[in-house]
Amino acid sequence: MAMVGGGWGNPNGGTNGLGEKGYHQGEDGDGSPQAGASDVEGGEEDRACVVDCVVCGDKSSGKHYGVFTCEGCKSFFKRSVRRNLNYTCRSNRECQIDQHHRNQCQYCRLKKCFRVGMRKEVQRGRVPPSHSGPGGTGMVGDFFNGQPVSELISQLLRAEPYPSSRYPPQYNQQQLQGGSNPVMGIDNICELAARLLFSTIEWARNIPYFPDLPVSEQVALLRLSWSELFILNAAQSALPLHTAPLLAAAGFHASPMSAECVVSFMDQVRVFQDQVDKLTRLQVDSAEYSCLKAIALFSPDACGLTDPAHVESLQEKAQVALTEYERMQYPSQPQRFGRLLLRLPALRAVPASLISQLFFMRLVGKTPIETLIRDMQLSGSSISWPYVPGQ
Amino acid sequence: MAMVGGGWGNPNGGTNGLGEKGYHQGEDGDGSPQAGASDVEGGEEDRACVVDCVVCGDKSSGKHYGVFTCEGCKSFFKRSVRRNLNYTCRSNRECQIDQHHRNQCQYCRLKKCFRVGMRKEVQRGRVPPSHSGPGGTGMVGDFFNGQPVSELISQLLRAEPYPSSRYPPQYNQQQLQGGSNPVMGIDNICELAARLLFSTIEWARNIPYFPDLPVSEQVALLRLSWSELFILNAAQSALPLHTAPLLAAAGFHASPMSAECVVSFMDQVRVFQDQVDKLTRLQVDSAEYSCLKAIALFSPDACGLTDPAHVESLQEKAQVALTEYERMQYPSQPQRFGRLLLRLPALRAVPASLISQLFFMRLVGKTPIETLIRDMQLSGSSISWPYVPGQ
DNA sequence: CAGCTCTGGTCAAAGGTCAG
DNA sequence: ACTGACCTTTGACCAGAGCT
Repeated sequence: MAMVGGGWGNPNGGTNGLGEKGYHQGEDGDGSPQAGASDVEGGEEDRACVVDCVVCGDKSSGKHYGVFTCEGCKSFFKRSVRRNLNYTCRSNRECQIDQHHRNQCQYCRLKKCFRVGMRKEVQRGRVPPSHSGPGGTGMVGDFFNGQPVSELISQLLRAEPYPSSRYPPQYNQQQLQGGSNPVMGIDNICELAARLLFSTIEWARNIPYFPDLPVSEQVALLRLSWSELFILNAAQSALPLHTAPLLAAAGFHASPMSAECVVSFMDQVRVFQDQVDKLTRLQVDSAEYSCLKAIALFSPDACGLTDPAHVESLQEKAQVALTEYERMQYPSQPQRFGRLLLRLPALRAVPASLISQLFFMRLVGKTPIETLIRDMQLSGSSISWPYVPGQ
Repeated sequence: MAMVGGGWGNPNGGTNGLGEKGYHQGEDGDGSPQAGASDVEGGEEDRACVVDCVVCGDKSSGKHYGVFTCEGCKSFFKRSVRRNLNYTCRSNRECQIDQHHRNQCQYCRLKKCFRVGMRKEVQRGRVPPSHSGPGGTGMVGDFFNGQPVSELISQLLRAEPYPSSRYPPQYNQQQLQGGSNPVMGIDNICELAARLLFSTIEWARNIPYFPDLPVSEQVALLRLSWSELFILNAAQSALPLHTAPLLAAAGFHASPMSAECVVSFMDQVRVFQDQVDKLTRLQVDSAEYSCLKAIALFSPDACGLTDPAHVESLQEKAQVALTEYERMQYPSQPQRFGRLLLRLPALRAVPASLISQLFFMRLVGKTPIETLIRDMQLSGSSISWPYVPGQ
């Protein structure tokens, strides 16, 4: 446990105060002549000659993402780019951005960030001071206007529901403990699973190309791939899985099985968990999950497709985007792309009926899961709990 | 003008512009900056012997704490050791450390630092250049398995039975005519199929690594993959497939089915044919078929494996060999590798029972196909026709 | 002393947190 | 649920020690 805290478990809690970075910056920086500034800097608070934030005019705290900005614009830009957010302007995309109005319109604020030259090039550590300024074609040799991933991937990521909307964070904590501490009731798990399934459908409705397909095609694709998508989502969002056997046990209560049947059932549960474990161990990142899900969804092998070739071309787009992404992000793991794709046969081999029985039996009872999916797909709004199938 | 200087006490204040980061240390301690810039610009002086950072693969800036590392890993190691920091891994302590992801997990980064031989023993001053560091150098060659990839492929190809040994050439002719000319009797087709299955087993017994596995593992692998291998072989050797419906019809004769059952059966037959068609249309070459078969065979998802990790490493060899091959042979089709791998989920989705019913019902009757396979595997010689299962 | 390698140190700018 | 003040960590670059 220790710190938990956050991304970077801070080892010694409150390092602050810990001398470390001694003062000393001050001692007249020899070198550069015009450094004369430094001696001026006797330590008076008001640094008169500070450059203001080029986005909003607030006091800047130094260069961030290539230009002088304030802490606010820095954080705003970071969040927007990192989560691939896209905003809309309620006005005519000409909102003035200044210190007092910067929060009125996210669209125009982000637009201005880009216009003044903010770039998300990941630049850890100190940056060479010689950098060319703002508007100045920084173009640190990168190709993209804004983002380092392909357009398709960023669209896929944007369709991804924000994790916390899936289920409350404390569930994640539990998972980390790995305990056999079944604080979460079975109903909760089932509801979680339902939410996960729903967010899967929602995701599909929001990714490129899918909504443009005829509904019959959409249904055909989801019918084949929903369970694969569910497993991918379960792994991605760390669905508390130690509870799966629990569920199974609960299932047994509801409808007694022969001993033989129980054994085979538990075997299948293990298969499911194995798949999730393997994905976890691969440390698949969000972009990769998105591509894998798109690849699984756009399967030209689905039954009843009227135009499999088109679906295949969509699958190929996702596949190519992933190839590209791997080359950029994991250049030292040339085998990673293959590893990822080779998870898919195994996913398809997990019977959908198992998933359905494990997580959705209590929810839908005897209603075929396909009906549930179609309902979700058509309704477009969250299902109510408990679920009553539409006529 | 003004610029900077102030608030953030930038020692070399406004050097920007001319300072121009000298690449690499030293040159021109203070002297004329622009001179430095110019010679840097020459840039040619790159020592051929530059070694990459053995921790993360980034460019190294020389030896640090005993091994070649980049500035980042050097600083990270220094801080960690100096302040005696303890990190924790939020995953399973197997995080990949590369240039892009080295900041993802401090625990695993530090672990790798130690593993490659970084030591905090201070090493002042210059060290004789010829001297090789402790534990370190070389040997860190990550996943570049010793043998050249093409070697694996050529071994796989060598294991491939000579096509004509499968079945007489005139059968191929037929297939090419595409006619509805059923010169080939059902018994012939079944015999062909049996021969194909046998050659599949034979192939497995001859490829690298497989024979070295314990027999129980061999059985487990073949039990999962035999039908996938069969389909791949059927496509590769152009088994006359227009006759499959014929066979199905024959099957109906033997044991009458309900109309509903017939429909679903024919559906599955179509699935099988679709798969073969798709492979045919991809124009997979022999090397690719070999790799695909090896990948399908070495599936770490097989049930009952005692050492899935080892099987996975074998699968990975095949996968990497195929990647390599594609890059060399089909450089203009960067999407081809993904296309090929994405045939595998569909193959796994074709029920083995279908293949068994289609092609082997007449051969083995009620004997489980697994028994047939094990017999083939153990006997090592062609089965007799008609087949009588060994007790 | 020149020239080299490796060490420790510096600090702008990246990252993260969490009341408000 | 976003914002941004405040904090920690990173890593490119520098000065300097010690060897040849």
